[in-house]
Amino acid sequence: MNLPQFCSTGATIQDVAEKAGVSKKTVSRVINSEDYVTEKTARKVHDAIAALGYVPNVSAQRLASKRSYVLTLVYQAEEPPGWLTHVIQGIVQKAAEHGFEVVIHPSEVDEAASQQSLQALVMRGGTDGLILLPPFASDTEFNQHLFEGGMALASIEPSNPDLPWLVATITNHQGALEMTEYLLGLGHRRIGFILGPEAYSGSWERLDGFNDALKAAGVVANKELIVSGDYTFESGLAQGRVLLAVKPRPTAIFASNDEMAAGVIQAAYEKNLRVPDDISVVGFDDSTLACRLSPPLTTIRQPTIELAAKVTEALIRTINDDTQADGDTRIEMTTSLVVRASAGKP
Amino acid sequence: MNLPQFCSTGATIQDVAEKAGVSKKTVSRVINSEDYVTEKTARKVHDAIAALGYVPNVSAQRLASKRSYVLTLVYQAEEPPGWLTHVIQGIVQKAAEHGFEVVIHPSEVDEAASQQSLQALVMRGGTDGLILLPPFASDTEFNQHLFEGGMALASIEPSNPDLPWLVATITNHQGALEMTEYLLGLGHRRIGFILGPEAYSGSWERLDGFNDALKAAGVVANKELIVSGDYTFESGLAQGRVLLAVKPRPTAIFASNDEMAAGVIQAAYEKNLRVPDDISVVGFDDSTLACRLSPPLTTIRQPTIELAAKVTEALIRTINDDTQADGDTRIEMTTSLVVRASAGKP
DNA sequence: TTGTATGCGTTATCAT
DNA sequence: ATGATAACGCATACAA
Repeated sequence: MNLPQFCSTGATIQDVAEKAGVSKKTVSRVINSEDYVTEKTARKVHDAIAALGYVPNVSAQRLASKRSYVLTLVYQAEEPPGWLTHVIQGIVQKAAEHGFEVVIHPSEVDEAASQQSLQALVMRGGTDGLILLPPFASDTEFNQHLFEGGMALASIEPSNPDLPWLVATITNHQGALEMTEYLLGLGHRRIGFILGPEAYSGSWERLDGFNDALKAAGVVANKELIVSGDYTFESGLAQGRVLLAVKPRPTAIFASNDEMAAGVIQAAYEKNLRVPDDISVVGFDDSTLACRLSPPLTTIRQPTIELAAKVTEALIRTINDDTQADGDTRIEMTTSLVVRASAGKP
Repeated sequence: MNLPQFCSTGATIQDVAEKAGVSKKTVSRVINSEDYVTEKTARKVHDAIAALGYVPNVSAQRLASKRSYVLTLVYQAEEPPGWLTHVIQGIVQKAAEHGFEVVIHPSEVDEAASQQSLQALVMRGGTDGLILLPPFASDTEFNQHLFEGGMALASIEPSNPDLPWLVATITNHQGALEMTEYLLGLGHRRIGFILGPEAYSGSWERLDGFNDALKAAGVVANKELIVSGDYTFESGLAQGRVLLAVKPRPTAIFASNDEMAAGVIQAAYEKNLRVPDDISVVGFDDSTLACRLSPPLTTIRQPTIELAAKVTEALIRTINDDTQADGDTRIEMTTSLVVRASAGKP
């Protein structure tokens, strides 16, 4: 299976140059649409390219230009699939626009092998930029090392947004605030809250938004109604059971992401409680899961695709510019409330 | 940001050769662990590599070897996220084992741009093999063209499994048969069925399995209870509403994938019908969605990760062998029934 | 067992 | 505006 030109004709830039009666460099100029080429010459070259069915060899381009035109996405395999695919969609879309390929790199947090293979990829010049998802998005020694070495980095929703490289986040506080106000507006006063992973600053921002809304409404927060999850369905199920056992039972539960909200709904189902008649349940993210649940989940929409697209564009700009990202290394996208059917009056 | 050796020391094979006092070729031999190298020489080389922090440049390797060490996954963005991420997981796992990177290529079916960018990738020597998901996995002119050109191809669950290249499928017929027998065993006689896309042979295999089980049990299939969906949640919701309106109402609904089953559950919810007390609902795939639904979905498990891993391994073998895939170009994985809580006695 | 010379298909430099 | 020539960093054939 060593047929390099299985579909391409195998013509090289040299062939084109000869056919067009110009030098290789001139062909190269035309390909890369550089300046200083007569229209007439350009036409000759284009004709030759068409006649020969010439396609530039990407490996040669990469070697000569010292760039890979590859962006690598680093994430953990357990990431919620809906969110992940949206991230991928946004990245690939922008990457394609700029002639970049996207390489996928699911890693295991503790497994040295995957970290090592990433390092290998990076060190071998296999990628021009890294897009990091939690938990890899944070301020690790490895990332610092890469950044100082000049690698272009972008973190999406890092555990701590205070990084020297490109960071994309959403308005966690505002989103949680808005959702809580909505619940309050419905008449709820005893609202349970399930926290995300404690290592993520975004988890705390969401909790703060929740608490601030309560405070503004003069509602006393009940410590018993705030429990810790970790963004997984399982933790939502477990903590949902806990919250539903509290007496008197909360009238609403705000799970700080959709996966956990699905868990809460299941916990309610187990207890034969109707959502939203007996208990209101809301989430955060507006993942693909949200509208597939019954009832469809009221949640906070996170513009994931757009966010990913924006970061990618910024990252590519960083890569193309010789200048270090000066100025806007922070991207923040605003969330919005999506009212579906999982929350009602108490 | 043009620092090629941001982390690598920028040492080349030449530097290593000089430091070790050997030729470039010898270093190359050591790197690629070829035969005929004295242990002593190898040690010298390894020392030099370590001292210099040398890492082979991947672009140079690719250019010289005329191979990209890249596998490209072609799929449509709307693919169910759970299934897709599992496919990716399986592919990346095996790819990494063999030193291959995985490039992602979400395409729009009708959009010429994405097809073109794929063709470009392929023609420029940017990939050694293609893994095709529906609807791209089928017998298109483009794929034929690639195959005849010598490109290594693998299709996962193609619409028609009768392809000259590597094909991976699951036991659709057997799975649907088993599920129907389970439903029958529970006592159901009026069972609704929601068909997948009519263009997919897998859809018909599942329907055949369903019908064969009914026939074997001596149950007369009711035409009214068989409706057409397209594997999307929305179609499941729509056809679920249709089936639930049939008089007398079916006691169970077999949606031929989990997404559609989620739609049926929502349709039941809308009508205030309890699952499984009032109506049993089952799916097919055992996607990540299945256990997040309430009640957790009884379904047919499809070993997606293993399937993807197997195809990938076979594909890489095809790429590495100079021989065309002789013999096993077909991989079939067996499904299994997963009993959860969405089906009960009628 | 090791080395030499050459090729891979571009881009980059510096002339002209 | 265009071209000759040298990188780019490794692999490969063939010698030794």
